Amino acid sequence: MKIAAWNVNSLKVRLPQVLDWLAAQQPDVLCLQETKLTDAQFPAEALRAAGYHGIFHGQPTYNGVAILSRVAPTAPLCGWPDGNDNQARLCAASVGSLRVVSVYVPNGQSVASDKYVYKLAWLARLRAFLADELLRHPRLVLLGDFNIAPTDRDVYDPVAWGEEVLCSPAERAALAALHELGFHDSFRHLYPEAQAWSWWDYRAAMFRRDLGLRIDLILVSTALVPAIAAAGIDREARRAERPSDHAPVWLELGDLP
DNA sequence: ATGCCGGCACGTTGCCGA
Repeated sequence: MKIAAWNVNSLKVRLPQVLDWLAAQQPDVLCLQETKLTDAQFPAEALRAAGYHGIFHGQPTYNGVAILSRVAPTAPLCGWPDGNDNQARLCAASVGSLRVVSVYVPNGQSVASDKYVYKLAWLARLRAFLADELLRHPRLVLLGDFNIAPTDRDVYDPVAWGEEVLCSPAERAALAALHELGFHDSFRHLYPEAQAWSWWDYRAAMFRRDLGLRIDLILVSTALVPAIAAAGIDREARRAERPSDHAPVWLELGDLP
């Protein structure tokens, strides 16, 4: 079972790359962030032709999340369950015995901005949602663009970044609160010491210089930890012509009893 | 120096991203 997440920074622009990646990597599930498409614009037919069902939740211009799956997903959730959903950043679905939650956590802009306050409130809301979701779905995968570098090890220059947005103590505490629910960072589980990035700024030749952050994560619930078999980040996708600024992150799960 | 790059929108510049 291979499950992946990719912030594509416009699915309209990146659809050919997504189709190529699906064909080459054959994931069972691919969660997309920043589709920047309305539901009416979502390329469901092209993805279906490639062998994938889709759950999608979008809006004009900004945000937008989706779950692509080889087997038909069930029990879809598009946006927060209470329906109060101004920004399309959350969707979920069941795939086989797994519950998959795809998130595009707000960026926060800077620690002094209203957007940062919104980000922390959004993360608190996510925690409450997940606490409830876990009651019904103990085998839960939570993945996507978290817009948080979990530790200094996930930052190319921790001194320069300091306590700026993506690295601030309050954001990391919000992520730690998810770990307290029983979520585990699958990449870190396999590679406690590794330094690897999932995002490189388009500017200042950051990819060429390999200066980035690891902010795209695949967290698994405690029940799934024994199934963690392999994980990685596909840097090759970031090398493409006209790439997203994020690389796909992926996780291979073995069979569970 | 707060821009660099890139996507988007009733576009020719401003906004947002991270």
